[in-house]
Amino acid sequence: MGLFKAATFNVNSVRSRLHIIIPWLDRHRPDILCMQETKVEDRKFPKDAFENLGYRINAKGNKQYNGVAIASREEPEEIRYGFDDDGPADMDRIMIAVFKNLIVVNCYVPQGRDREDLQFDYKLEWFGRLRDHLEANASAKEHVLCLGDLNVAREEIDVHNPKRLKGHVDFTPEVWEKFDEVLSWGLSDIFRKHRPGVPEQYTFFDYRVQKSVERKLGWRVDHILGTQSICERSVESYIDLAPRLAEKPSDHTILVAEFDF
DNA sequence: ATGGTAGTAGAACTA
Repeated sequence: MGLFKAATFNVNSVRSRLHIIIPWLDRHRPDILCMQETKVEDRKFPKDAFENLGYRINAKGNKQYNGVAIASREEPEEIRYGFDDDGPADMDRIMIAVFKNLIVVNCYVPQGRDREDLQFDYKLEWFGRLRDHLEANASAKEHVLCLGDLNVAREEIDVHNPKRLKGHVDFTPEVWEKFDEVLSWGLSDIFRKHRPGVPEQYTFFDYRVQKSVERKLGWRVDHILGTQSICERSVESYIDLAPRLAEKPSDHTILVAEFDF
């Protein structure tokens, strides 16, 4: 199979980000690009721009919020949107793409708003549902990538000011506990395998903070997690800050992992 | 300090 490159990007509207996404794809040629917060109805998804570069698009979204999509060079054998438990399906937050030798789980985890908000409880439940969904749709013995905007920074080095930010919905023990339950299904953080202990490696920078990238005022909340068999085959993982430094950026940037199968 | 910005909207909500 050779070198395989996977990327994840919370685009914050795919239509408003084409000027960044399309040139990036053309230059980096990942095998898959998982997107979150596409903020577009399926019939209005700008598929042509991707197809012109030789990518297939599978996507589910709606007008204003959420939305997930996978651009891939190979057409997946199967696509499954949403959960199939008793809760809300959240088809615009989670999708699974089954490839020949790989299962890709693209997630946009609920942010949670505030620890006092019902949305925060929903977020905590969501991690449990994700774990059940992994269990039902994959085996930890397979090549599985679970990636996306997971809305959790797991370690102190994953946020710029851990003392002040502790208690934020993306950086708080209740979330860490639930996130760890997902990891314990059989996933590990592929980025950290390649950058152990390295601080100031962020994938999200708030629009409201001036010069946030230059001042390193970010968060590492986007992740590429993998099962043991695929982690063993990962050869590199990095955060590309260029998309966040471009004109009209998303507030997130692109995380990449490379594998040698 | 309780802002600050951006997207989708075409007012307020989400992040």
